[in-house]
Amino acid sequence: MPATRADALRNRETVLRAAARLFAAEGLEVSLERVAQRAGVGAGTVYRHFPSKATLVEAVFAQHLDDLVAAADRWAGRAPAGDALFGFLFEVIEKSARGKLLCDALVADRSWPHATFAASARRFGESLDRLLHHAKRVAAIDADLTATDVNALIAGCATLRSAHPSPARGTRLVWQMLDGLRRPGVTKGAGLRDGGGPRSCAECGHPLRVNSTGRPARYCSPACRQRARRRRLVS
Amino acid sequence: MPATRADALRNRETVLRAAARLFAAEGLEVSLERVAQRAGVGAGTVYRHFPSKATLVEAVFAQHLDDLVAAADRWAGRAPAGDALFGFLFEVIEKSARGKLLCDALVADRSWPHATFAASARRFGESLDRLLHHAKRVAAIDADLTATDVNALIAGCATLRSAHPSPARGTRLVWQMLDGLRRPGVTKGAGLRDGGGPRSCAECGHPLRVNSTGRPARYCSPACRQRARRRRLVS
Amino acid sequence: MPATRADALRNRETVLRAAARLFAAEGLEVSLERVAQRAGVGAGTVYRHFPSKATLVEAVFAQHLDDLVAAADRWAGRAPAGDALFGFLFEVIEKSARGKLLCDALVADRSWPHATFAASARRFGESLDRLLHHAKRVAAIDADLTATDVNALIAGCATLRSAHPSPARGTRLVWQMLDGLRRPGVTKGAGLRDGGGPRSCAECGHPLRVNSTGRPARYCSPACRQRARRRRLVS
Amino acid sequence: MPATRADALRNRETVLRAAARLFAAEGLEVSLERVAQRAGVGAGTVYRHFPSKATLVEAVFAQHLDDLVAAADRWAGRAPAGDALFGFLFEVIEKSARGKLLCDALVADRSWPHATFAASARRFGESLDRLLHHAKRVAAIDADLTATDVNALIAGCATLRSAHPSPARGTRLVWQMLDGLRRPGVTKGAGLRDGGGPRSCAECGHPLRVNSTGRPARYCSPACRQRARRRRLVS
DNA sequence: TATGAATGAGAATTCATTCAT
DNA sequence: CATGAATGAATTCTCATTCAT
Repeated sequence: MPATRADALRNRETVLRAAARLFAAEGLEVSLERVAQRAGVGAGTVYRHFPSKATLVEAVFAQHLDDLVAAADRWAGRAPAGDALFGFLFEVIEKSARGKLLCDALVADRSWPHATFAASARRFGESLDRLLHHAKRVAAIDADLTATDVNALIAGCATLRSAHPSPARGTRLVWQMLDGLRRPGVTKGAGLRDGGGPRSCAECGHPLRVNSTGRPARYCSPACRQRARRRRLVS
Repeated sequence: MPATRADALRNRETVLRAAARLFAAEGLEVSLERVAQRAGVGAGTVYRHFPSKATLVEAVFAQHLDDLVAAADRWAGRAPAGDALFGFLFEVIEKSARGKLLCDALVADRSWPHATFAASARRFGESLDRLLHHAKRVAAIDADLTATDVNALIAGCATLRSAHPSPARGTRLVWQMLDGLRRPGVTKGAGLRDGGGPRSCAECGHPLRVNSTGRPARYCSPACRQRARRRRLVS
Repeated sequence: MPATRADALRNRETVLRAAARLFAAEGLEVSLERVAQRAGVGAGTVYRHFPSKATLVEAVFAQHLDDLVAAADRWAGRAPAGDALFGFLFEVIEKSARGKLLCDALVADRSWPHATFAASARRFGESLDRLLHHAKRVAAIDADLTATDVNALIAGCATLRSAHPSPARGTRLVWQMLDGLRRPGVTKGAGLRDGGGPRSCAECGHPLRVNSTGRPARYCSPACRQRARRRRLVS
Repeated sequence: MPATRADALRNRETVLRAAARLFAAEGLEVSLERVAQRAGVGAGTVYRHFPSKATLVEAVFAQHLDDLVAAADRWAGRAPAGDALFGFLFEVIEKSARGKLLCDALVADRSWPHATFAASARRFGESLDRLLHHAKRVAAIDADLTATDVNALIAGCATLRSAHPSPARGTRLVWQMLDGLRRPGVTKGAGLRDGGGPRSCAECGHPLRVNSTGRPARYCSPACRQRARRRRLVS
């Protein structure tokens, strides 16, 4: 088991990566022949690792969810809890928007009977629940917002993001949408937009790093500052 | 030839309807054989009217856009202008969410070179622009919201709507998202939610019919009233 | 329905014949591509008429059984009843031995759930039962011989027949085997072998036509007479 | 090299046994991967011992023939010679019927060019010839029955045996068939069935052990006695 | 003109065989 | 030497498109 496994595992990873890229770029209907070609292996090798196309799709979805779980854990410790949740949501959306088919991974919970995927989906659900729980404790969001809601929201925002021809503008709209979730009197009022100075980029809405000294930043990056300037000149 | 043309037109319509239903229900990959069967005609007849599958898909998309244009014209006259826009958006989203593939019609502007579709897409864009223009005049939405933005928004909201297992809850979330578009101090404050009594269903957010007499309605339907009551009892 | 059907039916027959020949000659594992080539049609055409390979195999089996039913009906009227049965068995065996896979058609009764085959198998069973019934009435065979027994016997004799490198010798052995079925005191004793002159070919065992006048024939054909002569010369 | 050879030989045997079982149970089309799995070795090991699938099939066939040769030698000494032949035939048929593909081993003489198989086939032919020779000397069978005939007979009877849904009934029919081979006036009359008490089971036809004392047995086993009783009660 | 049969390129999948570890 | 991963040709089946009736 230890000897050849290194090789095989490397191959498995290669195939998985190739499949993820092709699925994201061209949809689930790409032929496995092309996946194999892109991965630089024979068709049989793909089937050795993934006994059917459904298995491969499942593995790609599971991999995506696992990435998201890792992201959730990274955000989990941050404070305030509301910002942790929204930062996580934003990252999920950006990652899922790359290939809109990956949203299906979030939505299709029940219909996937396979073990690998189910485990990943469960883990993702738990991570999300934890973030939601904390956000509710600080009243950053409505108490009745469920993980199911958030899954649908992510799918919707990812679609919006990828449907918009301008990535920056799409991102901006996504933030505006997500703002609709915040508890009116609490986070939204005091938080990212209105009072106390903006804590999110005025151009793309991305959360800003808070500097304790100096003048608070208005934009998350020079790129956004430039874009805003162009916009002002045009109008 | 006028005699046969009536026949042929009827056939064309039949095929188009069958295709629209099947595409919405099962996706664009249904075979033309099944479309023909569902329409009750032979495969050859489908090809007589739509020389390729792409043409048929295009026609279905165009038809969908034309329906939306009709809806836009229906809402165009309503006042206030903000409500007209949001009512229209809601209708579009609901219609597009039935078969999520129809969102593609809104998004795929550039890649469809065919004349029929392009014309429908242009008409849809014009109708949307008109509604946006009026809404901006009464400051219901930000001045920098473009038709492109709205197209992406519709796609996103339709996805959210169809991704949520509960239609009512999905609709609710969509309204919450759309609210994020309203100009803070203006429509949102005075309009659908806070002061002056609700003009949208307190449960699902759907716009309410305004009755000039009697006590203003809180819910759009008995179903929503019941749902709200259940929610109160639970909490 | 009447117009194109002639063509399609002809094609169906062509495919069926080609499949029957190839299956008999090379076994069930011939590819459908080759069947199509042999029939002179495209692969898709085979699938239009027989939606899966199993269906095609079934159709070939059913066709074989139907041929056998026709043979049974031809023999049914003959007298004496014992000769009718044995003549039929001989014909079945000869026909089934051409491609030994066709024996499976007789044996696989229960495992084939498809309607076409089941109907043919039932018809074959009924024809066989009728012949058995009459043969038992004249005590040509044991009363406890069932149709199931006979099916297995046919399969066995057909295998024997096709396994023997010499067709004539194989046929001879088959007759010897079948003779084992005859009721000792009745048909066998008085009939084909010992007393009263042979009623079956002394070389290959095939039943002889009975001529009411002239010297009774010893061989069924000049070929057999010649073979017997050669055998005498050798020994 | 003697050290490793023991290992290798054991592996060869393991693979051969696994292949024999799988071929008998599921046919020659089982994949070599499954053979390897069943044998508990890697696919490469199978190929080390049997350079191609045909070689493996040949080895299984040869092994089967060698088993039969051993059986023939066991029967060879028995008297009377006729019973030795028929006892041997019965054993061969039972063994070959377990997996009907093994009959092919008997029939496919000419088409197998490989040395191993050819040697086994020759040995089998010689053993069979010896039994036939002795049986002819006591006039138990016709003088013109050849080894080729017997090969075909075995194949036929094995097919009959395995084609019959009831093993007992199939065995019975096989004995009835084999009886057709006996020289009328000699063995059959005096031998297994009619005079002097039966020397074969009255139910299944299996040869009975001859006890020099006590009442001669009518059935080969309690199972057959019970079956016969049931049959009597029914009729 | 409508029909539905025919076509054949391509997709998923299997498996005998080879080869790197 | 054993292992089991890699290979790729072959097989079953589908479907967009064409064409005879």
